[in-house]
Amino acid sequence: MPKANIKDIAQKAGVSKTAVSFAFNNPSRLSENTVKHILEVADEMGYSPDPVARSMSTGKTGTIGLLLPQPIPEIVRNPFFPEFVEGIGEVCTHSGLSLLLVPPLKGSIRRAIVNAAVDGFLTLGLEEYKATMMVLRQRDVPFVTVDSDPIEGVPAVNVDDTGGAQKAMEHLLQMGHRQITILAIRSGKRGQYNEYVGTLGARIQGYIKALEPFGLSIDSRKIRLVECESTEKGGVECFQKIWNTRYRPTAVIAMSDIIAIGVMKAAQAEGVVVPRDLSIVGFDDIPLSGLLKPALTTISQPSLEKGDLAAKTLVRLLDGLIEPIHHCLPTRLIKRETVSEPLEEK
Amino acid sequence: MPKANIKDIAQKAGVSKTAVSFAFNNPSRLSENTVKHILEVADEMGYSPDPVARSMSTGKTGTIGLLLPQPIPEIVRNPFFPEFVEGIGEVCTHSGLSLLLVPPLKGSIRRAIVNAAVDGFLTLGLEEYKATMMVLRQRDVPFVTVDSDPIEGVPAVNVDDTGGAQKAMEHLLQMGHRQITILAIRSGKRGQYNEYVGTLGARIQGYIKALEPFGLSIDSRKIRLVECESTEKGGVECFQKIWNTRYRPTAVIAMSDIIAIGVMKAAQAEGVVVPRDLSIVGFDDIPLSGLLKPALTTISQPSLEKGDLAAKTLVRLLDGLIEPIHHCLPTRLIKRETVSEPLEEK
DNA sequence: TTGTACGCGTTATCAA
DNA sequence: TTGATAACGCGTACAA
Repeated sequence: MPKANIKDIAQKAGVSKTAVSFAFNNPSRLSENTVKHILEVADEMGYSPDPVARSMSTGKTGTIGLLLPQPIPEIVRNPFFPEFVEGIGEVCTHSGLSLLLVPPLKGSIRRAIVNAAVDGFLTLGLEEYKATMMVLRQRDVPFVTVDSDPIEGVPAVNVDDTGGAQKAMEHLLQMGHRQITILAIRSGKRGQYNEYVGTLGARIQGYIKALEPFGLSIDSRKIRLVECESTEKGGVECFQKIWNTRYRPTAVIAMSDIIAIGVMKAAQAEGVVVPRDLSIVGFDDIPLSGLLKPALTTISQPSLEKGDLAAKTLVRLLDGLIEPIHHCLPTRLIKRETVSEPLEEK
Repeated sequence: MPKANIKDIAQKAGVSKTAVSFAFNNPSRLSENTVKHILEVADEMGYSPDPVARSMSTGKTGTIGLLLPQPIPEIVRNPFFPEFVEGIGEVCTHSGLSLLLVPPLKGSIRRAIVNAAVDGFLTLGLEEYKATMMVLRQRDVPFVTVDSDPIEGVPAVNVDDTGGAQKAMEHLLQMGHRQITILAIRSGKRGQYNEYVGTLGARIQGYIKALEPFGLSIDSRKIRLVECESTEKGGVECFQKIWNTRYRPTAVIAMSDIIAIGVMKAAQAEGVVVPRDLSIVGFDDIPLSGLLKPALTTISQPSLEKGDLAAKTLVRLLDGLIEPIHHCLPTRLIKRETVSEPLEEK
């Protein structure tokens, strides 16, 4: 037998569909006895309102979507993802919402967007943000972007990537480093850093800003930019590339901690002493970074607050409130043990 | 203006609703020209089918739910959660599914179940599994349980918790330990270990099995059981409790790595040398455990495979296939550096 | 308390 | 072969 629906209950209980609906959602409009009777019948027949049909009528799903730029497995491997979701989760708890992880569908973010039954979206670090935002607009559902270049009129939550990157680079420069390799997260732009967008672009800007007063630029001979997959393995591979070269750097500045960690491990495996022979600074301050020996000097960003603020903003949007548009959370330099003065000036 | 619906497109394009629907879902039933025309009009008006209405008709949502026993923030703080979700995510990628995180709604798992618009559920470590499964059955949606006591006729994925716990305890016993404190994850059962269910219960069984041949039991004087919040802080607090007691143990066996890590840190802070003064063994083998100094001896469980297998099983269920019911994945002892022989036999 | 219209798209059936 | 008509799924809002 197919599952019971509202009509079945109404019949069995000898009342109307409306009465059954009220018994569940607005009991005060019915007499106590009727409610009790209806709920008994419903329970007996194992009935509860179909969530999809309900959403159809109410126009609400009780769900917010987290739009991901990559498949779920790749995303959850990001060490800062749990904290970010924790922040979102706090808002979900308070507001009684579920969280839908929305990866690209058959490779298409667009398809994913139009298919997701959600009341609103959070987007995370979208690359093709312009096209994607068009689709989101069409979909006519509130959304707030996280880690994307802010767009006029679209609520956004970002961290001060530029400032963080600048602080990291300044720290290296102030310690006396001049031969520095930047390890950028691989982007498909093949090192054309002026084409970087979003988080990458913002960080590059920060590096440039810091270099300027020292009369340096990314195009100087002493500064190099290498693209690197944002994994430990990527870092390991990059170390090989940069160490056996004529312009061996005295310091490496990575766009993510996980890259920095890969570099450090590879260096140590080769007998290179960090920071004496090579200074390293990362970005993100993932939980692991503080536990390493030596502990990683890095830029911390408030992932949890980022998730929390983004979700709060979305919830307010859902409630029809107009929101101050662009939020920017601070980053800060965490000086630990992987940066020292360079061994010798060249 | 409200968003366009299928009727608007049909009118504008001078065709029927049916044609519009076919243009999206079954283009081969229409002439190429018609399809092209309809899609143009749709694009122009920013139309795409409403996912909720679509689910209503098709009876599918394209979403599977992960039913959580606790609010999202608490769950994602679990160090093994990312790996578990990674496993699920792989299946999602292949099958074009989204993943809905379904925490209790206003404190009620039942409410969460009946409200979630999903094609099927994965449940994770449910405590009140009996009541919950009744609700799931009523909801008439396929589901597979993970980390719950297997129930007749319900597909389940588990790991060999009992075997793992047994191996951990045997290792300690074989090394010569006889004064052992078991740090159980707090359960609300206040130490009544015979009432433990699910993962906890299974692990306790393993400890008991290992103790028996040595003529020991949890009720022996030398063996103690202490309940502990499964956080690093919980471990720290427990160390205080167990160290300043008459029956100071020579070894601690924790039901989670994170507890073990807390104990280890607290011990080291007090100048207690691990493993010389105190041996420690954990459970889970979270990524951090291998990186500590000393590295934690523990039981590894295949979290990723667990998620993968559970999701695969659910997908087959969704496809109407009948499944072999109970899966049990192996656990294994990872001998590292936190277990040695006890200093002195008492 | 109830009857009825409604929301939106899909699909079986039917007509050209 | 191409397209239209109409029924359907399920619960909610509103007038009666």
